[in-house]
Amino acid sequence: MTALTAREMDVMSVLWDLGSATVNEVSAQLDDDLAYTTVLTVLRILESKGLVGHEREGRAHRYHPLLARREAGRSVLDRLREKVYSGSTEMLVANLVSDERLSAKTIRRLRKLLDERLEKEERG
Amino acid sequence: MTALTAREMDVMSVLWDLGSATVNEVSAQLDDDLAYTTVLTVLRILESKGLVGHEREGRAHRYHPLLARREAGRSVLDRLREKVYSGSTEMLVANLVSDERLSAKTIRRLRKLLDERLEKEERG
DNA sequence: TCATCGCTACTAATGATGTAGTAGCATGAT
DNA sequence: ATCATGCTACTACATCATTAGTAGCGATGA
Repeated sequence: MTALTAREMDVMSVLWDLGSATVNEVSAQLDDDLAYTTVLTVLRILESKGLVGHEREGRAHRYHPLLARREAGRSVLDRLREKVYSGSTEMLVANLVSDERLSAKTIRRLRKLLDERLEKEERG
Repeated sequence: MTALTAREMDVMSVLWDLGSATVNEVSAQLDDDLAYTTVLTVLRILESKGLVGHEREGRAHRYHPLLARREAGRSVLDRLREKVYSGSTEMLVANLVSDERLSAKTIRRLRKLLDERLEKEERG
């Protein structure tokens, strides 16, 4: 179970984007202006959950994600599909593409993605 | 802001599926075996957030969702795309379709969805 | 009418989350 | 070697989430 809270997700997001980061680097990237110790506390909680790790770097600690984007995304999507869309991937995607202000270009790329997946399906 | 907690989402899920429900009906649908009062409390919280409403039905109360699936899904997807997929819908969909055990049929339907959306885009 | 039973209203406790302060250690500069 | 400064460790506290108990009201059946 990988249920991230809102703030935890904010922090993970920074780590995913940067690859790894010190407390100050995370702080700088966050939208809200939190105290250093606050960010540190969140990182500690994430570490206690086994979702990030850290190693010394000079006098600071450098944190890095142990949970991949994929995994995090998957767990949220699974739950979303199950609870909100009654288990239907189609309803989910329908909602995604109909609500969004997606450019034609993006839609074409999404379609290409599906085509590739379809080929793989037919071969394998 | 429509941030549903895990349990709140469980309950909303039942309401979406049933259309409306009494406390006992919700209880019966939930996977976990919670006390009647626990379910009632969650419904109250949801009501205080303006996400469900209720009317009398005999001696019981019948609750119904005021927040639509669409809205709820949208808010989760927005946040997911933003925080986990760095704002990329493509990465999100890629993750969605690659991880899932989707049938060829489903993939074709999803593609059709995109085609329709594309037509709408071109027409205006 | 009176008792019973189901349902709600109120109350509560516990644990997690979110935010931050203070003290103290280590490192780099002088 | 000493001092300043930056980081962490420890502590704290308010709020929210989650779960549930008890009391009381109202309807229904005897």
